[in-house]
Amino acid sequence: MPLKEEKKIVERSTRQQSAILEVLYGLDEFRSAQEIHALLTKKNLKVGLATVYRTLQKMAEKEDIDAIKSIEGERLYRHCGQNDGHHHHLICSKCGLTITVEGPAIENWTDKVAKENGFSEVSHKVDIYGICKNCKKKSKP
Amino acid sequence: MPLKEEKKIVERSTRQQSAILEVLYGLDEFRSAQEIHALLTKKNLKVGLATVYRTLQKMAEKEDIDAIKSIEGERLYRHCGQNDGHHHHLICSKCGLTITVEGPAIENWTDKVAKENGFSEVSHKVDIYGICKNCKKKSKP
DNA sequence: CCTTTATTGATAACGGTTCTCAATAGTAAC
DNA sequence: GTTACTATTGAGAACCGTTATCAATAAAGG
Ligand SMILES: [Mn+2]
Ligand SMILES: [Mn+2]
Ligand SMILES: [Zn+2]
Ligand SMILES: [Zn+2]
Repeated sequence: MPLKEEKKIVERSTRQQSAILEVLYGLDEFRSAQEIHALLTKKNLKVGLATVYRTLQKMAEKEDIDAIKSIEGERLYRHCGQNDGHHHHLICSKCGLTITVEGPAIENWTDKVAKENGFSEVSHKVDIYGICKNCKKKSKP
Repeated sequence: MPLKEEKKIVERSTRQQSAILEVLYGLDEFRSAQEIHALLTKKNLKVGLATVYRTLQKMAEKEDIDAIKSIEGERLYRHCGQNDGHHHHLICSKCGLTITVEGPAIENWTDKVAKENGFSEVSHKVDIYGICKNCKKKSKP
């Protein structure tokens, strides 16, 4: 039995992490790491870009925030509020407005399709892109 | 009226394009541009990497082949055979085996969700990932 | 053939993301 | 408060898939 007890430190909370969370809470659309870094800078919250990348990734892993890939393949993050469970997104490709949606319909469908084909441990990611009412209006003057 | 007739050349078929198609026809899973380039090399079909990227992209635009993004964000291509219309994929994340699936269920659901929220010009991409029967068997010895 | 110009390919450039590693700063123990 | 430990940070390099460059090549049509 060693004199030194085993260490128990698991996690440390830092100024940078709170800053990133603060920005996330103020968003109602998905944003990239770089955009979030820019928003931090604008708020005079100095956080290194690498830290932003790392922190967002970690938060997404823990499912504290949501992550999606834009059409162009960029990773985007958002804190989807109230909602703690499995859900999907309806995203305006013009302004980024994001609406959280859920429905047993696709859940059932994907499960059925997977089962019919002998697949197990299935996961899916369904995000719908379109033009929101507002943006539609703007483009037709 | 000009002396020179207007040119009508739209497209030229090349050795490289046929080579790429040849490889595509031999696949039953999605492959990246780099993988396809490697397969070409293995077959002693010399095609530049840039050409592979360009050609796959062009074919995907014309919807002659299918394109998806892997979980890691890499662009993958496949010739999905017989099927010319809108469809989805059930993909084994172990071996890449890909099964083409369709169903009005999600089509209706996405349309409904979009309409309910005032979105127009909606598009969706639904790919389901899981473990196929074969790979499941292998992992349980 | 000859002309026109789409296509190719080696390579550089690009953009998002991850890695490196020394400096910084939470945390628990003293 | 001080100390010891080490998670976390940050500036920049490295990475990796992809796209842009641009001179050389080679289809298509006459
Ligand atoms: Mn779902
Ligand atoms: Mn569909
Ligand atoms: Zn919008
Ligand atoms: Zn499999």
